[in-house]
Formats: sequence, structure tokens, C-alpha cells
Amino acid sequence: MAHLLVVDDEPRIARFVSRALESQGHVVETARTGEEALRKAAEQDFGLVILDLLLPGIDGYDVLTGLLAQDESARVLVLSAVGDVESRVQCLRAGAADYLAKPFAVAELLARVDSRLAEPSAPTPQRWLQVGSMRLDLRRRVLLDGDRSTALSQREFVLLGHLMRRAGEVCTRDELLSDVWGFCFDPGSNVLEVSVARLRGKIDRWHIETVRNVGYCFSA
Amino acid sequence: MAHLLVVDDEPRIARFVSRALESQGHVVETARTGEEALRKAAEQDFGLVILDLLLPGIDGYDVLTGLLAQDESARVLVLSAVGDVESRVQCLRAGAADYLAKPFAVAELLARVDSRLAEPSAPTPQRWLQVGSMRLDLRRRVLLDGDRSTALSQREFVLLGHLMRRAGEVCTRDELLSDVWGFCFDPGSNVLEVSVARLRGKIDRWHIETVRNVGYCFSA
DNA sequence: CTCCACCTGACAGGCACATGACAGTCGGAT
DNA sequence: ATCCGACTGTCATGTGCCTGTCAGGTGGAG
Repeated sequence: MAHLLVVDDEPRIARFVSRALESQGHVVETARTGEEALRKAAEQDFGLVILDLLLPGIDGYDVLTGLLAQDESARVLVLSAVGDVESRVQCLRAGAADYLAKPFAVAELLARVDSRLAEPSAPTPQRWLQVGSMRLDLRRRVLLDGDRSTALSQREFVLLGHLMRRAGEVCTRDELLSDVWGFCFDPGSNVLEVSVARLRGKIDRWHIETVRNVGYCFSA
Repeated sequence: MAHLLVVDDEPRIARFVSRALESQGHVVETARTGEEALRKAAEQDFGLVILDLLLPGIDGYDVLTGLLAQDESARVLVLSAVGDVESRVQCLRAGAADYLAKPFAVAELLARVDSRLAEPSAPTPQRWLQVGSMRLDLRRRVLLDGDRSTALSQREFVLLGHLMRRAGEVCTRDELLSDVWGFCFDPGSNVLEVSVARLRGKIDRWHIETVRNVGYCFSA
């Protein structure tokens, strides 16, 4: 089925989880520390990493971000005794594929593992969209530029994504209205201009160049 | 690069479609009624007519047959909110070159227009137009000469594009007025001279040579 | 020299785009 | 249920560029 990595410092739990997953036909490896997990993940490709957040040494959250930094397409299911919302949100925002609080039912874990494995390849192979120093996180809808991180709304995100994907080229107004708004005719309003203005307000404005009578062009 | 006629009673749609086509370098005229369309088509030759089937006054279908009756070599692309098979069949049987149901994607319309216009040629719209050291970016509407980059207005762009495409040859005044402005008569003003002067102000002026009593010629 | 074609600078109206304000919607929190 | 804030579309207004027109200038041909 799939190649999985279970990261847990508690041997009993690791073994328990591994067994369950193996019984479903998966090939499972284990790591007992965050360092080991990062090393193994760097060497091999896992379909999914099941990561316990409470690890000795490195903080589990750092392991999560480390895994994603190593491989932007990595998928991580976080297990945690800490079930509070903040932790969940933090992990999911950081790019975790799923989050399961202990104590959990094995059946649920298996189900979640399967559903995570089932969905991955098709939708977004790419996790990041990078142009110059700007990096758009396609999962989190966040724009990273140097150490600055900017949250984007839905429209802004789709619009910027479109512009960045075609960086250096001109995106025509028609194209943007059609692809970002789904309009096949001129809306008769200035939605596009307004959205571009809002976007410019969030990023260094000169990145989006306007090409009169044609459209807009993103440049680094 | 063709002379097109867009027939639609809805100004917004007409404008939108025209823009899209103009952005591809076509010269577009519009007609708001079937009568106007027939009159214009009788006076001038259009490479393609984009006809909305739902018009006030004359039935769109009658306009289609009228256009074909006037000029049997006319090519008509029918747009219609009615997407049913019967309507499609009827129009195509009547001689329409193509049929596109609303709502449609602009990209598809442009693609269909191009495919109707192009017999064999024009596979990929070129990105650059180069003559000597001068390179015209057809997408960004920018002129690059060495390390210098010059922004061009719409008219300047189309005009320069025309001249560069026929570099070394003389473009007659009529030809330019017709292809760049869509005029089929002398406008009785000096638009052409003024535009050439403006263009000369932006590039090294000797590139555009005037051929007295005939027209202009671009050289490297 | 005179005429004619063309050049050029000035100008005005219009258009494209930018921007701030406002309103409706929606989801989440109280 | 109500409030609040984020998001998004609309509108009014402002600004600068584009573009056609015109008036006057220039230079070559006859």
C-alpha cells in the first residue's frame, strides 16, 4: 500500500500503531526521536509521516516544520496528547495534513491515514510558488517574503497565484476575470482593479505592473 | 491580425469581446443590431463576423443567412445563449463557420476565432518581433533596444508592430490607416503623421523613414 | 519663390486605472 | 440571537496618459 514513517518516543505506542498500519498492508518504519525522523525522511520518501508531537529533544512542532522544509510535498499526520485548538491550528497552519488528539481510536487513525493517502497526488503537486524572494504557500494561503509573512484572502490568493505562475508575462484582464472570477464577460465594474489595489497594499506594490489596455504583470 | 465584426446588442459583452480580440492584435468593429451588421458587412470585408444570436429586431438566424446571402464567402462564428443541439445544427447547416454557446471562456472564443481565421499558418503567436537590435515584446507592449526598455501606448505599439513586421518595405498611408486605425477612408486629419512623430520621439528617430507621397518605412 | 507634404508643439476631451468609502454577506464568537 | 470582523463587490471621485485636432513651421520639388 504505502510507505509510512511513525515517529514516537514511546516504544509501546510506536509498536502499537505500526502493527495496526501493517495489518492494513502498509510498510512501516519507525523513528524514536525527531532527529532520526528528519534523517530518515531526508533519505527516503514516505507517503505519510505519523508524528507524535511530544518528543524528547527537539520540539515536535519543529520536527513538523523541519519535515516540510525538507520536502514541501511531505504529508504529516500529527498525533498529540495536547488537544487544544491552538495547537491544532498551529500545526495545520504549519502544513500538517491532519491532526489527531490522543487518546484516539485505532480505527479512526487508520481511516484518517487512508483518507490522507487517498487524496494526495492529484490536486496540488506543488506546495510553494516561488518568484524571486517571494514565496506563496499554496496550502496555507500565506505569502512569505524574507521573514515577513502576509495572510491573503481567497481572492487575493487566487489572483496572486495566477500572476505569479505567469511571472514576467502579462496576464490579460480577460484572462484574469475568466480564471479568477469565472466571468466570461466584462462585469461592468472595476472588481479587478480594486482587487489588484488591495493586493498591492499587502505586498511591495511595484511587483505588480499594470500594462495599460492589456492587463497586469508580476515581476520580481 | 484580421478585420473582425462583433455583433451584439449588449454593449458590455460586445465591448468585452472586442477587447479580447483587440488584445490579440485584431482590428474590431461592432454592430448593435442585425441591420447595422448587414450594412457594415455589405460595405467592408471582414475576416470573420462574431454574431450573437439573440438580437432585438431581426432574428439572429436571419442575420446569419443574410450575411451569407450577401457574401457567400463570409465566415460567421455564432454566439448563443441557446445551447441546444437543434439550434447548433440549424446554424451550422445554414453555413455558420462555428458555434459557441454562452457562457463561454474567452480563451476558447479566441482559440476558435484564430482557428477560423487561420487556414494553415499562425501556429504560435510570436512573443518577440526582432529587427536589428530592436525587439518588440508583443505581449508586454514594450520595446527593448539593448538594455533600454521603452513603454509604448496602444497605437504606438500597433503602428510600430506593423512597420517592423514589414521592415525594409514601404507601408503606404492607406495601408497603415486601414490596418492600424481601421479606417477605410482618409480621415482628413493628420493622425498618422502625429502618431509617427510620437513614435519617433520614443525610438531612435532615423528608424522610421518617410517616403514622400507614399508612406513610411522601418529600417534597422 | 510658391506650393504641398510633412513635422511638431500645444491643447482638450476622453478613457483607463487608482483609491477611498460604503454596503451586503458570511462565519465565528459572545 | 446578536454582534463583530473579515471579505468582497460597487460606486464616486481623482489623476494621469492617450489620442485626435489644430495651427503654425519647415523643407524639398517644380
